[in-house]
Amino acid sequence: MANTPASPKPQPTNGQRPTIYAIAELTGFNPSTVSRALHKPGRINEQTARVIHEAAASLGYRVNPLARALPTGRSGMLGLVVSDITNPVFFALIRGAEQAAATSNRMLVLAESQLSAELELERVERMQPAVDGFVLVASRLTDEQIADLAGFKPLVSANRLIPGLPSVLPQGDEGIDGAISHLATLGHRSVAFLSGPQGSWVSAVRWEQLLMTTEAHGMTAVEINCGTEITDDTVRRIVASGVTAVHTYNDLMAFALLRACAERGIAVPKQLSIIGHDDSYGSALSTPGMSTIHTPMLEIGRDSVTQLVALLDGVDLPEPAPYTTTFIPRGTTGPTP
Amino acid sequence: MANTPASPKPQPTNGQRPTIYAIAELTGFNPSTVSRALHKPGRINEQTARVIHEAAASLGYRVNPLARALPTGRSGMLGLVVSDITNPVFFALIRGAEQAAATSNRMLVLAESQLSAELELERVERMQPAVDGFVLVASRLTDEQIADLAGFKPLVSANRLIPGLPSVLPQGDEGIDGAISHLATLGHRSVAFLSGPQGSWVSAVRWEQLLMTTEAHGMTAVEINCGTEITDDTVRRIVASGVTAVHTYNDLMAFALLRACAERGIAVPKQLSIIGHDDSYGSALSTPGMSTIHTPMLEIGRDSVTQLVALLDGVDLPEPAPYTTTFIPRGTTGPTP
DNA sequence: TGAAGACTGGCAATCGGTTGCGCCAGTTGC
DNA sequence: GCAACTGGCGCAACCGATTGCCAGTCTTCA
Repeated sequence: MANTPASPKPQPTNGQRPTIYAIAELTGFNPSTVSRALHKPGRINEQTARVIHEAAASLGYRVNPLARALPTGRSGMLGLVVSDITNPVFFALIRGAEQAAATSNRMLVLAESQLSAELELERVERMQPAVDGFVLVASRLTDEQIADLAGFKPLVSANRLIPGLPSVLPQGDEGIDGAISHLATLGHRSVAFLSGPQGSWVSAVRWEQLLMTTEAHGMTAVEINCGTEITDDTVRRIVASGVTAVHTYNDLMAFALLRACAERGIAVPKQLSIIGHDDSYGSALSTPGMSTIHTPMLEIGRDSVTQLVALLDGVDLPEPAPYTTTFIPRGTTGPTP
Repeated sequence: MANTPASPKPQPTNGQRPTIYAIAELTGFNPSTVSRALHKPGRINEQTARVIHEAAASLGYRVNPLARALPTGRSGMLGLVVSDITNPVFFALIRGAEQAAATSNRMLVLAESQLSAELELERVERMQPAVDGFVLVASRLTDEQIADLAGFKPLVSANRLIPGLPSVLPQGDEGIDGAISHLATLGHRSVAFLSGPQGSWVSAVRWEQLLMTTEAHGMTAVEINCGTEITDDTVRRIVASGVTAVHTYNDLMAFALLRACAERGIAVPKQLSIIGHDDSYGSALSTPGMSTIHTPMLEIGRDSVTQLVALLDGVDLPEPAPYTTTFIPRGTTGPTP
């Protein structure tokens, strides 16, 4: 695009949005009447309301959510705090959340905690007075910290179970079950779990599930903690463990492992089978395609916000369908060597 | 995760954040003094300020951005409107924008226009009173509509050039130049351009660049308009055109084309070379790896917000380094049949 | 005919900060 | 010893909407 560069001109911030006072002046009614005509259907005489609506339209009036927020305590904004925007897992979640927010006519405020509990708390506290409630995705905070926060504003936890708080997360072990059965069928007897970041609740849960499932299948399982980085040492430990299959905390790590194997001449799936987690964007595109456990992130994002809105509106929501995970076999799993 | 389901409890919305009035009462100073002590360094006696700061800390005070926004007209929120959150191109951009927003201590309000100009206008107008300014990414609106919007609040356009407005977008044709040179070296003499959505500014620019570059290389070029969908008809038209290489509007379409070719037994790159655009997330993962033109989306997202903030703060920013695109050869380009 | 309601619409307080202006005390200058 | 100045802080208006309360008018029903 061979075009002119960015041009930071002084820019005209002149135009001012009209207020209800402008409409009041124009129509001769009191601002309170204008407010009611615009937002309390039936409260004001039909004809008066029409006049006011027309004036509002002609002036291009938009209600100022900030001004409204002061007396009502409702800003119409919802906070969404994710730990890491880079991670493609969250793309679907964010999209679902945005959809639900738009549906309920609210705005979505996005914040990233960059995988740090401290930063997460800071970001949440900062946005707290501005939003009506929020969704914490895979929070790094302690249960107590979260409970404290929930005392101020409604809060929904996505992808993590917080006792006593609405939590939207995958249930059941269909996914891991499918994965392990699949491995068993292919002759595997031993699996390693590459665990995720230190202190990750989800990682702990996934390891626990893997442990239980492998036990049920009479397979052995080891946890290898590499803190999301795939280093020489990680590969060495995998090889040393003698496992024939690796299940990773998420797809990102599975991709990294796939690459590391390619670099070191380890054939996948001939010599080692790899199973990722989440079926996040791109997992069908790799070579070979990533066998992974699908997690319905879009639905989780959508329903987290829907739950939050229901909470705010005092509406009772039907119990949402459980979010089941499913194993999706692709190219990174094969028979044992 | 075999755990208890979501539990929509009545949730305690009791706790209230303290206000400057609480601090005023606690310390015996006037609220105005508290306000100044907290936000006008030097304006208040040092010792008084310390007392107030301590009281604020002990009470867990957080300034309410909404209340502050009313008299000052500054909410500390920045709007980001993208056309399609699904599109991986924007992942990097959103991330960059969030980073820059966090750096300048502001919050990011995210909205999706779902590829509709009408919806885009609606979303922008709704969020306008709440934000200090915004970034429109690859806007579908007309130049006039955008100019109108810019009259109310500062606005930065990302990935689209709007005359008279700060626009952050890739410049130069290094990318397309590299791609065409690459094709020429491989013996290609004809290229098709699979154009993007109707009315897309970016698509038009990319086609124009392709045209100019192929002319310079003495190659032929045709535009095939398929409206982002790759159908039987699309493939038929590509084959009928007799081209040996296809450049697509973006990577998403390139992936779709790759898949369509695989389904129809067209070998890539043996029979047809494909070049995507943007080097968006996942383009290195496909089979074969996608040859594409890298666009520095993270930097564009980051700098769009930085520009906006500079505009708001009245700061003069040094001209940012141009955002050059680069051709990245991977597996989907090869010698002519 | 009169009283009790329904309808309408205005008044004014309120939300939580910000800020122009002015007062008071203490300091400085001559 | 008095005027001028300055630093520190309080007073009160203001941002734009919402809403409880009240008053006036019109219905309705006994």
